[in-house]
Amino acid sequence: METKVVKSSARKARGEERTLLDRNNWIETAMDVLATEGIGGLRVETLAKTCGVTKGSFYWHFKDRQDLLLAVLTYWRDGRIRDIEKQTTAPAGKELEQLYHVIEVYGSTRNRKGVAIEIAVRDWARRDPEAAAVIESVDIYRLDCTRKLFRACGLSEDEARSRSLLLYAYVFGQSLMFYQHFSDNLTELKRMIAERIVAA
Amino acid sequence: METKVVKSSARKARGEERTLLDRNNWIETAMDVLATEGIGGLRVETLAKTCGVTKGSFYWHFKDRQDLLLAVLTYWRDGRIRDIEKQTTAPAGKELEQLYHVIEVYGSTRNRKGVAIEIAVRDWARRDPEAAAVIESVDIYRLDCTRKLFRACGLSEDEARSRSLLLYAYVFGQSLMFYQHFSDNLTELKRMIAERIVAA
DNA sequence: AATTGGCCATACTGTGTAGTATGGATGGCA
DNA sequence: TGCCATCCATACTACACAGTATGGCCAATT
Repeated sequence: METKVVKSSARKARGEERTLLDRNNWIETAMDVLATEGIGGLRVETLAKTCGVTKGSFYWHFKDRQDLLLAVLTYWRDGRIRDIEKQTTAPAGKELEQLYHVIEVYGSTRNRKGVAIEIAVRDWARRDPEAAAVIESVDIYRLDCTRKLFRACGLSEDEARSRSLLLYAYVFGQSLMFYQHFSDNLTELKRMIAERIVAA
Repeated sequence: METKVVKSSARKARGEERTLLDRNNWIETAMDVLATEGIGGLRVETLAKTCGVTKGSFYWHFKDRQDLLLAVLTYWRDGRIRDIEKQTTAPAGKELEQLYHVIEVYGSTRNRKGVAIEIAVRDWARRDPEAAAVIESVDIYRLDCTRKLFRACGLSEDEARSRSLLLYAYVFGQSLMFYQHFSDNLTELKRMIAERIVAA
């Protein structure tokens, strides 16, 4: 999976290296742009500039802009599935702590990029049925994983489902709001909320 | 607040009426576009076409595009403040029902436009500090209104604050997710969630 | 009837962007 | 060494859009 490195005569004179790109390189750069600029900022030429090449390269790897967007979408989906799998697997008896962990992961500031992408992707899906379908599959998977955790904690099927939906709706909605000055002790606030969501 | 009606010779021939627009007409049309297309779809020329005029009219009423956007923002804020005021005022003893009502209003499908605008405005605010400031003022106001309701229900200050944040984060996050096929009885699910948020 | 001010149309410039066509550079391989 | 496939640059077209300049239409006023 290593990227080939090559030198053109012009760049060689300046001592620069020119990395040959594949679809994956493009997609990963696109993910960064998606996080900071949203789907609207994902432009072919600007992305090429970010990659250090021109769009001649882009149209070699992708049929058109839509081709990139769909690739970004499935890349995102695959990464999410893997991450959800990881975040919602708990040894027997540790399911409760795992649920707290899930809330904490999304609420934390160290996951800003991931949260930004979540929002960007959903904004995108409001006007693209293909994106909506992908997101639905991810959300259903997500909800089902935490549902199982709640079940393992002893909750009924309906309770587990409702808590699961509440959990994710909260973490996403919380990242959507501007409440920095609502309380001088937000940490304690969030702790109470998490408890309300997972505790019996 | 009535809009003047005028006839040009060309339109008169076709029997069409030409309504003279003011800033408010532009802003209200812009709100519709914002709900369906998001901030990115709010273009001067397309908006003018929707209004049935050309952009010559637009630049009479607005300095530039940013002028419109800020006007849309304050229009939205004022409307929100009025609506929040209305939705969170309850006669003594009815505070609990009022809280259920707030959740139901945002979760319902009949409020799709309002919810769409909420999301669009927040997507906008991620890249515009002015928008972020306005939204923060609205959110703080919102959170404080429901906080008072929770207080009236007998909750402690911290509890009231955490429930308040949980409530709004849930309703916004819920509108962000795609969970239509997570359960065959979503109504019951939402009822349980609402209970979890407001009940003691 | 003539003038004025409010509202809008038309025509223009400049920029950013998607997509295409084509050729050039590079490295592997016969 | 020469050829070929891969990967990218350059140069173009076409279009959407922001913003400006200017003139025209209409209503009200005098």
